[in-house]
Amino acid sequence: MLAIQPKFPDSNPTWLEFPRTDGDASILPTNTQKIVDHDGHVNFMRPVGLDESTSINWRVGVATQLAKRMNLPEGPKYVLKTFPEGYHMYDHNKGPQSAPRHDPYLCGSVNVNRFRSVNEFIPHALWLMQDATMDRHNCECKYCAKQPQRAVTAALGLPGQRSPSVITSAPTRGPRPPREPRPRLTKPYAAVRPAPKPVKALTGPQQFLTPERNGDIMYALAHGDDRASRWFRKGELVWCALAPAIRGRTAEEDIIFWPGLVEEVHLKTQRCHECPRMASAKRCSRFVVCTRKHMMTADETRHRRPSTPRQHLRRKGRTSWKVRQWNVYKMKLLAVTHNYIVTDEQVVPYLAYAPSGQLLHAVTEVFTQIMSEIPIEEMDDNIQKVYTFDPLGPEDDMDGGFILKFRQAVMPYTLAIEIASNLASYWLPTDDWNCKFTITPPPLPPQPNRNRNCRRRHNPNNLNRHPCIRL
DNA sequence: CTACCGAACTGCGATAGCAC
DNA sequence: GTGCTATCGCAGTTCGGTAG
Repeated sequence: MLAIQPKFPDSNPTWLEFPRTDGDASILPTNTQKIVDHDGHVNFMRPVGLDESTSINWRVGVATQLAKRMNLPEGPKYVLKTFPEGYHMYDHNKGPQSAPRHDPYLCGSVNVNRFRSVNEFIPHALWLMQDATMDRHNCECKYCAKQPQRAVTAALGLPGQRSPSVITSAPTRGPRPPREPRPRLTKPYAAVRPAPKPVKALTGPQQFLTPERNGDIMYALAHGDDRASRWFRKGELVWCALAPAIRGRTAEEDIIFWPGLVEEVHLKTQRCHECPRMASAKRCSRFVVCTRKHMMTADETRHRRPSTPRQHLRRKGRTSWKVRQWNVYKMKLLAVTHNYIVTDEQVVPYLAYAPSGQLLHAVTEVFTQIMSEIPIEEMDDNIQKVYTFDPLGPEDDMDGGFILKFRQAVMPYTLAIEIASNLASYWLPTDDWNCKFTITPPPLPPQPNRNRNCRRRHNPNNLNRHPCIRL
């Protein structure tokens, strides 16, 4: 203990001292003189004494949390004796001289420019207290860890609420001037409600579509190749086909689709090779995954030396493989904690499907039955079971196991449909977007008989080949 | 005594400006 | 372009005064 103790309102506090510091007094602010400019404004850093209210708030707030995290015995009132060596607290005064804005800052750290609040400083103080290596990577403060303060506060369980001021020995602000007594209202009284603040308009995306994506779509449309198109966006609400479906009493009561949100989209690419054996036997449109073995010529087969794709291309003059692409969606199934990986064929737009009347009737029936059986006090526990249900989990081996699974599915399915229907009110297929493209007509085959009347057959599939389509 | 009001206080995110 | 700093602004909380 020092011979001269810092002033503190509590009669017998337990002082905490920092065993080390990352402070350096030479970097403290120098604009500490109050200078009033020609507009009557000030802008200076007023040094705050250890016994001022702001300083005491910090010393108590930090020390309390340090004591808790360092497992010090409960009971005593812990207070920082001083800030770390080289640190000092300042009150930034800015604005009109009569009523400047006050921002308290703890300055002096060589690692952090300044701390603006108790919660900002607590993790750094803990690091100074505990980490003898002084390795900054071990510090969890927002500046060293480069995290938002909210994340730090939540991770460390710091007090989120603003604490009221402790007893002040030297208030940073003067006492409030007594208020003017309110004038007595003479009836009748008519109040005018102030106009509500205008609602802030949400800013939408600045770019509807990347040029690359636009180019891909143009190419796919022009070449009639829509297989690689991605039909669903991240975050979009869709129905996922369950494989296998959750069986009900009849086929009409099967739960075939479960609502979900597209969490991730991955483009899968596979090189496919036109199998020479298939091609020679019969012209076949099937392609198989290209392996080195498939790329062997007859000569190579004898000598067992496969050619590289480049050599193969050079020899043949053209590629004998194709690239197949498709999308894989990672779906977040609603109302349950499970994710589900599906391909394009297993996803249906939300507006393209609705559960049948029979299914909804069966679900309602079972739901009502379940709700009547569960005691109210067990409902919270039951909700936990809802989240953990796996729509793709196996049926029970026992007789009628599928009925048991259907029964387990009813509550999460009901919840999922409810969530989906709420989400659907915010659902939008796409932003307004004009799609314009030009199709180069393929060269006409030689006409065997020019005199024959050529009548164009109407093909509804060609409707979307119109050179200007608004999607 | 209680409800209400509004100023003061507090914490922290957002952002402009600057240096590199 | 990126990262840092200084500053601003907003929202939530606290607290003292007043009316009923």
